[in-house]
Amino acid sequence: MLNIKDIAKLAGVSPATVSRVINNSANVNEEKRQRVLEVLEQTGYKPNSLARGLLYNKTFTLGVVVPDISNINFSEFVKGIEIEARQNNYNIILMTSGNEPEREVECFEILKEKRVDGIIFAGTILTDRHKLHIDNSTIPFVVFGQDFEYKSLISINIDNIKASYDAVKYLYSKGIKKIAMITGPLWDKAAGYDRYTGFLKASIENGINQRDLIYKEGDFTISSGYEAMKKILKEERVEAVFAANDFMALGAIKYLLDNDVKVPQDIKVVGFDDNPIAKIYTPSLSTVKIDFYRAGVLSVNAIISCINGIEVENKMLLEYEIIERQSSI
Amino acid sequence: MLNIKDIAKLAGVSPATVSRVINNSANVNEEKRQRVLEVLEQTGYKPNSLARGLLYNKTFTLGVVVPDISNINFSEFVKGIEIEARQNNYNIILMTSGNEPEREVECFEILKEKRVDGIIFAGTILTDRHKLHIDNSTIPFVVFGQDFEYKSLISINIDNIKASYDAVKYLYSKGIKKIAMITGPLWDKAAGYDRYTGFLKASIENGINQRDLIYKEGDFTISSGYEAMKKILKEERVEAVFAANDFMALGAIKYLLDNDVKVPQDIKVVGFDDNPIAKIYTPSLSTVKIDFYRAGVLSVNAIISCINGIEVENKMLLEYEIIERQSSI
DNA sequence: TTGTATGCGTTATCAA
DNA sequence: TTGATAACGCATACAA
Repeated sequence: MLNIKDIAKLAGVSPATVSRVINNSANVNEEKRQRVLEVLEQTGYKPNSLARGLLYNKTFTLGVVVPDISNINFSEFVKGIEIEARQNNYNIILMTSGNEPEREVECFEILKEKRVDGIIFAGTILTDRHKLHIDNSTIPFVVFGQDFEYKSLISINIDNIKASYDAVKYLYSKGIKKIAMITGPLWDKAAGYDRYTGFLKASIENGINQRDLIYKEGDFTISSGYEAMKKILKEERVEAVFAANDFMALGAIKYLLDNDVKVPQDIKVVGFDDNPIAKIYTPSLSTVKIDFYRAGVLSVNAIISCINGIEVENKMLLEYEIIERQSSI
Repeated sequence: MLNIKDIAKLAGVSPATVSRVINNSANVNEEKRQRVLEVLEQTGYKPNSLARGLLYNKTFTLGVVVPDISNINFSEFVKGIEIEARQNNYNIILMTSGNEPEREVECFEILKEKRVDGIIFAGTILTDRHKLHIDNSTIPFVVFGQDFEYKSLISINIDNIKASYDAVKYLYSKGIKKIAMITGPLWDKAAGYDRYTGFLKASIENGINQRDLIYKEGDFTISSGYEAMKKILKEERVEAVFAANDFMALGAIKYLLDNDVKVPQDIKVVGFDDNPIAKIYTPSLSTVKIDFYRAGVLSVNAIISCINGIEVENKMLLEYEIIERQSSI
């Protein structure tokens, strides 16, 4: 591939002059500038960003670590990141961790080698090795989806407790008395425990005794929603079910329909996430909509500010919206 | 951030010795090696990949250009790419084009500046500017999803004609006589025109006159499937519908159910893609399953071979599978 | 076995 | 206005 010296030779000037033309530096003789531009055009020359990066100690590249890019939430998130990053002249190196902590740390190490200017990280846990890495690194970090409360780590979060609380309150406001929940794994603080906590809070506020709370733990899959619904119905006749994500909600609906329970006439169902399926399914699914695309945009803005040494809030909360559809009318 | 000289000083050796230790080069005094390793461990030093890249003219980075990462097909594709690339010590720079040709070319230019070792490109069209870029570039290209038949461009494709032909044949094999198709935009050669061609071929083989062919053009959205189904039913009472993707198939089903036409009893429906929704929907949707994850893996293998100067087939076809579900039983 | 010097491609500094 | 030179961090050829 051609370098700046080749261009200089072809244009009959020095490399410095070529560099000046490329970077729109003043003080270049107009005739020479034209000659250089012509050669640039003809050859399709592109400066080597490695050399530039080495010089400036800056790569205009962000590292992005997500558990699974084929999960619609994360692909929306990454879409927001990529588009916003590009607007700001940055590119992204995408890495997936499969939610394995060791792989996450491995990602950090690779990204450090690649000298990315910042890292956007979506994970579920913060081990000592994570912390060690963040401490030893001068690279700005933005964490999405979990409030790790670690030093001044910048984080962008969903207010899971409040969103879940609002969703349950919405059901109570329809005059329903008996609401069950299908939770995620409770060790997952954000999407598991916090969403359960919101349900707990709303229930207590509506006069339910904590020991009478009806809930089953699922693992965010459709089949776990199906099974949880089965267990709930065996124990008690509820009027509504709130699930910690849409997949489990759909699994629950499937079980209900399979057993001739009408949704929403007999039992109302509300999910969480606003997965594209929620809108399409029959009955369409009421849910809590989180704007992951926007989360991506905010993450990029935060990290770029951070890179440029601009102070930025280190805890940001994402808006959400309760969307009412057929499953809870 | 520390560099190799800093490490050398801390360990009391020369930078060259540190380099030798890092690269497991022979001929290093064991005691010094240990000393260096210790410093490396303590400092968490990582060599600057920009400097290395500059030296070797190699970045171990692949560029990936897809229309839209939030489309499940492409996110599966990218997932396969990322995982397989990592297995081979490569990382990926992900870029999205929104299917806009100018933005695609822009992506190529940026990736050239970043000196990626290869580019994996999923697009729908090959303009002169694309060609110019590919011609002027020494970077290996792998194209996914379209058979552009340009020079010796390596491409990985779905055999859309055959897959579509097989899907329609499958319907005929059930004794059905009147099959309509909802096509994609016919200017899109792969998912539009080719899938139509397969339908045409299978229909003619089953004694249909080409001018009696029933089909409506959609744009791959649910609503266009809904509208197309409406138009088809106005014109003719068909026994089955084949749609060029699952979304349009679901739109068609929605229209049928809304109008008290039973699926599959009255009309059978088959889609294309095996979108996750297909399995979940009621009735679950028969479809043509394409393994996009595998396409990603194949793309990476092809491009890495190419990078290493290993000869590789320049036309590869992806397997597919007709999946029978409730909508066509 | 070890260290010094060189070059990868670019830009900033300085001298002309 | 221009060009020669040094520097970014690394690995290697070569000298010791």
